[in-house]
Amino acid sequence: MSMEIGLMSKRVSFRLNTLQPLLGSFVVKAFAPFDLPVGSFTTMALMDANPGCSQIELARAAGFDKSALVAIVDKLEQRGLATRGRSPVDRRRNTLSLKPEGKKLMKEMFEVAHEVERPIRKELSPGELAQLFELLERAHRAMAAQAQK
Amino acid sequence: MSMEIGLMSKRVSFRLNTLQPLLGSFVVKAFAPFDLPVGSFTTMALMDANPGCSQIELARAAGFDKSALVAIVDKLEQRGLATRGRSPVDRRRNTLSLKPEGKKLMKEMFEVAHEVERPIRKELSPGELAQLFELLERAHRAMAAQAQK
DNA sequence: TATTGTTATACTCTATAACTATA
DNA sequence: TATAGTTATAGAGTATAACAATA
Repeated sequence: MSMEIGLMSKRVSFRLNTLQPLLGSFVVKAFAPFDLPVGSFTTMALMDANPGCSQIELARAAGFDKSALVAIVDKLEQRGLATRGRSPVDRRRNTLSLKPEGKKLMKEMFEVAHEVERPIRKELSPGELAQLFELLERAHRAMAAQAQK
Repeated sequence: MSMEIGLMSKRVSFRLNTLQPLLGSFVVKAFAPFDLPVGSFTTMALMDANPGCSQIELARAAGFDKSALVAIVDKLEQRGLATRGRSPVDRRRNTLSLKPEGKKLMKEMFEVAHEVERPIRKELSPGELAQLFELLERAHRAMAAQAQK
């Protein structure tokens, strides 16, 4: 039986709920050889883009809880990929930064993630993909603004 | 600190990983008064669009495991919203269908879901929203085809 | 031998609350 | 009194494997 999706075709969350776990399962498999906790790649990429940021800032940007970030940063430190310093101006805050080894590994993981998304890149033109990023980003900003109310 | 997302701006799964849980948390809260298992709305909508389909077909279309569907259909039957019949041509298969009460409730839930996504509709024009649906659907098809290899 | 629905179970993820140290 | 980081734990969600009925 060929299935129809009916009313769900007009619900953003339906598409997200089906595509996200599907894509996520591919990513998890592809990242398995790196032997790092889920979220490590995102964490490293955000550290790289925001050197010196705090854990709570990074957790918010990545969309997971501050408590979930602890084990990730622990592991990255153990593996010599990142460092956790203390902010001199506010000694409660850690200052996160990515070591050169971390940057190198992060870039390797980026290539792997890129490869996982290849079927999407084959289906969508560069312009369409850029459009998808833009629309998702604006949708996210709109919902995030709602969350703060 | 205003956070940058760096390389993640070029990763589809990053946007999905942040937007999906955010939107999902709003949906779960909004659906709480209905007191139905998560996935019930999707299940009812797919039953409505595919009367007589089997559980395994519905589970695949919805993106969750066949075992997860059992409790959902149990609850929908108990509440008098849906029926589980036996296929006369293949007695292993259940034939699912939505009762009028289920259709009515599903439409109510649709309105609630619609309301949850209002900030997105405010941010994106109808044309942009249609574009987003189309791009997500094509991305999903591309990844689903990959999964079967 | 394979598939559908079912059950039980294990596992992961996330959420929450409590604690410390700092502000 | 509030915030950043940490820890422990409970709850939810998901995945897996095994089983009965049927093909």
